[in-house]
Amino acid sequence: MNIGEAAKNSGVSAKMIRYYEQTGLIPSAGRSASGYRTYTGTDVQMLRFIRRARDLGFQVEAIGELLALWRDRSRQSADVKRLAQAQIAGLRRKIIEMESMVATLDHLAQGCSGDHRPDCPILADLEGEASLVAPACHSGPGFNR
Amino acid sequence: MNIGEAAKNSGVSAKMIRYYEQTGLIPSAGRSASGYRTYTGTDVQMLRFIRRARDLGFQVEAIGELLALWRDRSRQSADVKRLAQAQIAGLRRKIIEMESMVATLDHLAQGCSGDHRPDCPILADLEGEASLVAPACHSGPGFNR
DNA sequence: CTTGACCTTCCAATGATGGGAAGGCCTATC
DNA sequence: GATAGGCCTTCCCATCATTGGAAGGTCAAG
Repeated sequence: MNIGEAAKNSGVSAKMIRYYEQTGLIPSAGRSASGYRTYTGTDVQMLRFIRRARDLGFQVEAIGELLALWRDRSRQSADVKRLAQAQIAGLRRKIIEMESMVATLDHLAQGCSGDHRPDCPILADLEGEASLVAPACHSGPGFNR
Repeated sequence: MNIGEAAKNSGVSAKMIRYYEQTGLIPSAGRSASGYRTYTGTDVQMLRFIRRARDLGFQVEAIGELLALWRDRSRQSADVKRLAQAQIAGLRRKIIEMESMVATLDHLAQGCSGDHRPDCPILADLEGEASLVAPACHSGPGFNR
């Protein structure tokens, strides 16, 4: 099948298939007499593998390692698990980071009247009121820092 | 002060300061007789504003809007709040996406023996076993392919 | 034979950032 | 005054994954 059909069947765009070939993530596809790339069912399976891995947030470099393990019949599942766990750890790290942003923003937004008046604790905070993530909402005369 | 000192005082790299100027996020800095950019305390405050906004995950485009509101003394805090809430919503969306990835990966990794044997539910899933988040671990007649 | 859908390669842009080269400026020390 | 080295300038390139487009070749149907 041609690249367009392979794209449709795998969920990977033709552009990306060519890119993956160019960067060596996948081997060069066969070519028809007229120069068209040709793909087999196995090729499509590999592309689907890539797409699923991408959907799980793996970077292309990690996908290369996953593909190598996939092809290696004498692989050790421990190696696969390690990659998965590294991915989990990376995702969790980013999630925590973003949750902290959300907490800060939410706190600031709640303090913002959100009306026609110009006064706004969000801008005040960005301006450098110091407090990064006010520890708690103890109303007291506290003052962070 | 020169760009290096402004960078140190604001936490924004000199490279990025030039970039922000070039893209119009910040106005062109003054220049010394010899062509060096010069910065005032107000400029540094603006740079710090940008850095804090970046730390909260705002994209540069949104920071431009925040800066405009910051400078507009007749702004309405509702506009600022809207931007903050859009940012919160975007972050939450990404968090949910990543949490779903973590859930899938965690489930798969837990089903993986992680030893010297090659059999691995993670690879099996990527290969296209269909189940996105397999409901349960019915041991099944193993063997992939 | 023409049309339109497909394929090819090549180049460029995205967003935010870093790296580096080539050259000019500034200041301190000799 | 000369020199060193630290700062500044501009310009170009790279990242990462992806998309877009242009220019041109191929294929299948009408």
